[in-house]
Amino acid sequence: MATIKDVAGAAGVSVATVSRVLNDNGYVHEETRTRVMAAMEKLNYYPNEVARSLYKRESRLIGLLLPDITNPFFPQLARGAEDELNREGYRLIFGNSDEELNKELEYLQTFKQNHVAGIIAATNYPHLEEYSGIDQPVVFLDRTPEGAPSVSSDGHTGGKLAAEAIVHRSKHITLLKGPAHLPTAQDRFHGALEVLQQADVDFQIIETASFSFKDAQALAKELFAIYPETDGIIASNDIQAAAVLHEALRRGKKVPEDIQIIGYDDIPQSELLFPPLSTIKQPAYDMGKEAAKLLLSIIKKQPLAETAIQMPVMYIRRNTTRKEEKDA
Amino acid sequence: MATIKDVAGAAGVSVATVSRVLNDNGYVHEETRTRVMAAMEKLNYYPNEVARSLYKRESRLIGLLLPDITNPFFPQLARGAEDELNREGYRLIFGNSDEELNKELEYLQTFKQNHVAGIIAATNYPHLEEYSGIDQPVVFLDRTPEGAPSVSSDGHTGGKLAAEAIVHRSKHITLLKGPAHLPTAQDRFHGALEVLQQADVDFQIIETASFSFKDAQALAKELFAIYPETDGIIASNDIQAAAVLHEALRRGKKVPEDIQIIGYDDIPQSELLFPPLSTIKQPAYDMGKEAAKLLLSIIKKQPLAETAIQMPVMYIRRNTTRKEEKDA
DNA sequence: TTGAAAGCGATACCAG
DNA sequence: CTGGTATCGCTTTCAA
Repeated sequence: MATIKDVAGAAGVSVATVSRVLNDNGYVHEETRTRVMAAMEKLNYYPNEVARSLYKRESRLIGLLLPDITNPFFPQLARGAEDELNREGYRLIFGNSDEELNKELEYLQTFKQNHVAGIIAATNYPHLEEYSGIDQPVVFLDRTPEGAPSVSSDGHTGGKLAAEAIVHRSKHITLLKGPAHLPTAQDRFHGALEVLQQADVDFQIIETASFSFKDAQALAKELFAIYPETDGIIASNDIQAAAVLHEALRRGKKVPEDIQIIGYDDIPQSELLFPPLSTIKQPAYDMGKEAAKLLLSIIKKQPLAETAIQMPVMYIRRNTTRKEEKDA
Repeated sequence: MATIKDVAGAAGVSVATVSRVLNDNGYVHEETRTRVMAAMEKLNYYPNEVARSLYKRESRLIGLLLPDITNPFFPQLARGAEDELNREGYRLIFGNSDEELNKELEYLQTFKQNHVAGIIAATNYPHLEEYSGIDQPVVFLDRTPEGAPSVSSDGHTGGKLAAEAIVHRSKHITLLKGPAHLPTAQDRFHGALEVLQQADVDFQIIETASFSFKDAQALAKELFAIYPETDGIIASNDIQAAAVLHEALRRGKKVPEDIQIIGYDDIPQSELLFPPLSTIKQPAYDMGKEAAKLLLSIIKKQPLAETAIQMPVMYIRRNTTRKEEKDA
């Protein structure tokens, strides 16, 4: 692998000059420039990023920490971030935490040791001192610790929208309360709860331990066993909604005639369920993108208008909810 | 950020000694070791990976190139690779190519410039000279160029299994031929074709341009319009199968009574369709894992038993295929 | 058992 | 406009 020295030798100039043409700064005579370029071409030279990063004490890498890329909500966040970051020549060091503290800490450590230019983290532990005592800028995704730069979506409104979507046409509503340790899930929950409490409906709450399909399946069976009269279900994410939908159909219920179901997230697969799932859309791709933009401006030390970005959510009516009649 | 020099200073030794305790090699007196360790502790020191990589001309990073993490098949590959690699302390630089040559080349370039220890690539262009003229070891995933280390699954057998799963109980089979430029899709196709040709059934082939849900939706509509008598469909992946299933149900067909459908891949969402999708499982997570293992042994220059690993596929019977009667 | 010093491959300052 | 050189933080001889 050719180094800057080789190029310098081949072009009959000093490494300083090569560096100048490489970075296009400082003066360099047109003729020597072409000579250097020719040498680079001939030697098939490309600069060693590692050496560069060492000198600059900063790499062109960004750390991206996600709970689990296997959960369909996250790939979109990742793509949004990646696409935006690439435009500025940054690349991703990527890691899944599985929401385990020690994995998260290990990745943070990796990010620091590799002197990433910045970090985007979807974490349950934004208040870790490991985050505050960090040299690199951090943008939190899907979590909004006071004062820190973050991108999230409006879970409270989302929860309300979900409840409103079915509250007028269901009599016995079941509200699935997502994992207690996830603030985002709790925002949705409280939003929905607010609407249900103000409406004149019978409703019950079921606690759910996780977002996984396995757990959701068990939960769905339990749900119908305990509350057979349920005719409206507000799930805390789409996977859960799919499991419930599944179980409802298996029991011969008609959806949305007998029972309405609304999910949350709008993962790509929701459209592909049958019937297509009505849900609350979080703009995942755009959230990733915004997080990247925000991080980029912090890296470039640009003045920021807002540092806690909240993205809007949207009710996507598909076929697991009935068309709402004009409100009385 | 403390450097090795600071530690050396604090411990009253040379950087060489610190380096020795850091890497646990060479002789170092027990007492000085503890002194050094104490200093590291006190200064909250951690080694700079960038400097290390520069000297060693190799980082602890592995390049992972995937077509699109947004496609549910790939996150599992990624996780399999990540989990295995982490066990040895390697991390991932991750990139999506979107099957675009120039994006792929850019990522390859990034991998080289960052002196990754190795590369795992799910690519359509394994024969690029950029791959052969590369210093780092490369393992191809989901593609098997002659002679190069690779991990894939047995698409031909998979295709046969798919066809066999429905051939005896459907009379008018539609075989969806996946994207022509994807060898894996073509393997499946030919496997299935072989079975159909040998069986006494009426069948037709439909070309499909992509694996995307959008395209698959259009294709599904077309399919039923052109071949309304179809009672068995072999899709070239699960997304496609889902779209077809969707359309079948929309048209009031009963699945699997009126029409059998079989997918390919066994993405996590397949189980969550209604009815749950019968499909051919590719062990994606394990494929990622095997690719990582293979790469690791190449990096460590261990002798390899086999360099082109082929993983088995499996028929997963769920509810879009009918139980097969004992063959006559 | 330890330290001094020469790299690793770039960047940037200072002279000329 | 160009070159020499210190520097980034670490690893690894080579001597002592």
